[in-house]
Amino acid sequence: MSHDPQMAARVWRGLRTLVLERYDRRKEVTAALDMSFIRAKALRHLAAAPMTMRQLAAVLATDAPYTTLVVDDLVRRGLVVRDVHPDDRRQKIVTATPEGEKTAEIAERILGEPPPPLLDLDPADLATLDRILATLVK
Amino acid sequence: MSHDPQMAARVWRGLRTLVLERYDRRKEVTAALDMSFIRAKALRHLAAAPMTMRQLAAVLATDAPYTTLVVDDLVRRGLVVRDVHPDDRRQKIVTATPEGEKTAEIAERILGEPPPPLLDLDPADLATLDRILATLVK
DNA sequence: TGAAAAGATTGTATCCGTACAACTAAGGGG
DNA sequence: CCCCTTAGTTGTACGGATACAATCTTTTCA
Repeated sequence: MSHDPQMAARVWRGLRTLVLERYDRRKEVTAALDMSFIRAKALRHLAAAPMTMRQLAAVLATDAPYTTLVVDDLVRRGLVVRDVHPDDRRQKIVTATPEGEKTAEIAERILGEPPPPLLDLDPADLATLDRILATLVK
Repeated sequence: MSHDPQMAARVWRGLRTLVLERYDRRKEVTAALDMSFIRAKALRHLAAAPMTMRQLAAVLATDAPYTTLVVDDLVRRGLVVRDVHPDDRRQKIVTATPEGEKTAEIAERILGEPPPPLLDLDPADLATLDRILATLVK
């Protein structure tokens, strides 16, 4: 069976509409945490796993100098701490504090809350979506 | 049958990963059009349908003054024109020029290109996705 | 007709983010 | 040991975006 390129395009458009237009919670997060979205993103990643500055810069897709500013701000807020890497004194390991973990969780809850139509979806369809998505994001 | 909230959350996370992390083409668009993403977004909407400044501001989720700057820039590039509304001389109708339509189409092609895993998807699953998405974005 | 409201523009201030240059400290290899 | 590389920081400059005040024209309506 061959593909219907129009169908693939329509599906992609639907996915983008859902995520980017209908249920984009960025502003909610910045309002709830009172920080820019990139700071919240940094905090979420750091809460998931401690990281060096270099790794964090890669995750944020920004350069090292700006990463320093972001982490400076998070440290000032008491949400993360910077420690020297035990095996390489050049590197700093950034770790979320308990307070930082709590804050990151607030962001996760806002961003991760499934939109109403997804919650109202027919359970069989939801399971199907789950299966298909597993292959798509694999 | 009752819902599995974990499944809904997992599906939502998958959707976000796909659209926001794996196949975000914003930078491609800004590079191809040599303009900020919000300008490209304005141009795409204007190419789809002429609009007043007020309507465009709403679409862009920005305020009227900044919308003026964005449209000024698009006019300067010859991609849109501003005309007085025939029924209300206070309003301006912004319309894409033929050149603007061509440029918008480039952006649409970049953003609308379905990601590889979607093109490689089993046709039956693609059709299922199409059906489910139609209910989700309805 | 005169006051109030709406649409758009101009101007200003500020923050966010990107990009670079320059520098310090530490590690690695000849 | 010296040179080169790497990690991180500091500083600067600039464009992008948000927010707000003020102004002008046009429309609406009492």
